Amino acid sequence: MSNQLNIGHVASETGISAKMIRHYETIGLLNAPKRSDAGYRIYEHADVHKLRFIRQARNLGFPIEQIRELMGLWQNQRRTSRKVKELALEHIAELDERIRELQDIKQAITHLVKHCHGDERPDCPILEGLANSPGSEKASKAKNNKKHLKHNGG
Amino acid sequence: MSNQLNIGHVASETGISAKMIRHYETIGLLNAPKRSDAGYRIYEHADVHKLRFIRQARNLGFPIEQIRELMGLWQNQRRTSRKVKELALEHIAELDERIRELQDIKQAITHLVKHCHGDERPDCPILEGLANSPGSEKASKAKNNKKHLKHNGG
DNA sequence: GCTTGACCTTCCAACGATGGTAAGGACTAG
DNA sequence: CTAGTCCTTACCATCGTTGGAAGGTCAAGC
Repeated sequence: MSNQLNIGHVASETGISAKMIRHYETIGLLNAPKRSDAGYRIYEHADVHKLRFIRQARNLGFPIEQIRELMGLWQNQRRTSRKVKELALEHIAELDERIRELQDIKQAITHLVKHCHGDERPDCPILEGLANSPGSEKASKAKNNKKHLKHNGG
Repeated sequence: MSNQLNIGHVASETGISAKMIRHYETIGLLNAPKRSDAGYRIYEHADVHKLRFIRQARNLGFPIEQIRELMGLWQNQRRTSRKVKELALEHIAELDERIRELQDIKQAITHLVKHCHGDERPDCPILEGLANSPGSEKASKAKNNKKHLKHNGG
C-alpha cells in the first residue's frame, strides 16, 4: 500500500515540498484531491503531471498568476499557441527589465568602488557617494520606479 | 514654526515616506528622535543626512542589514576603506549572481519561444517544454539552488 | 467657543513564495 | 504497546514597502 499517492510520495516525486503542494491547493492552483478516511490527501497521476508543470514554470521564474494562466491554456485543447507565446514574451520582457535594472545598479556601485583605495585609510569615496549623490530628492520620486527591485528573497 | 523637522517635513525632504521613516526607526536603522509634547517626532538635520544615505543605498539595492553595516562604517571615523570596499564587492557579486540566473532563465524561455509558431494552431512547444522537460526530479534538487529567484516584488 | 482639514500617532494586515515549528492524529514495524 | 515516521491544520518568519483603521494634535477660519 505504500504506493498510494499521498502527499509525501507526490512531493518526493515532483520535487515540490508537501508544504507547497498544500499551498498551491489553498490558492487554487491545484485542485483539491480526494481524501482518505483519515483525511489524508490522495492524488492521481494527473496531479503529479500538473505539479511538474508548475515546478518547471516556477523554475523559469513565472509568477503564480501567470502559471495559473499557462495551466489553463495547457488544459484547454482549443487554445491557440499565439496566446501562450504572448505570455512567454511578456515574461521575457520582464526579465529583460530586471536584468537591466540590476546591471544599472551594478554599474553605479562599480563606479564607486573603482575610486576607493580599499586600504587602511578611512577616506572612502563609496560612503561619500552614498551620502552625497542625488542633488535634490523631491524630484527623483517620479524617475525612480524601481520599487520592484528586490534583494535576494531567499 | 512650520520649519520644524517633523516627520512629514523630513519625508518630503528625503523622498522617504513617513511610513518608512517610522519603520526604519522600529528596526533600529535610524535612532529614535526626540518627541514634542504631543508625541510628534522632532528630527535633527543629521537625521535627514542619514536618511539620504539610506535612500541612496537602497536605490543601489543594498539590503537593510548591509545598510546597517555601511552606516556604522560611515559614522565611524576610524573605519578603513578596505572594509567598505569589501561590502560593496560582496554586493556586486550578489548582483552578478542574480543577473546570471535571470539570463539563464531568459535563455531557456527564449529557446522554447523560438520553436513556437505563435499562431492559431493549438500545437505549442512552450507548454510541452514546461510539461516534459526534466526527466527525473529527485536529483534536480541539488542543482537547483535558485530559491532566491524572486519574481517582481511589486 | 466650534469645526474643518492636514498632520501626526500606534497597531494590524497585506503582498509572493517558501520555510519553520508546534500540537495532534494515523499508520507501520518491532 | 511503543517508537518512529507520516499526515493534518494553523500560525509565525522572511524581505521591503504600502495600506488602512482609529484616534490625538495643531493651525486656521467662522
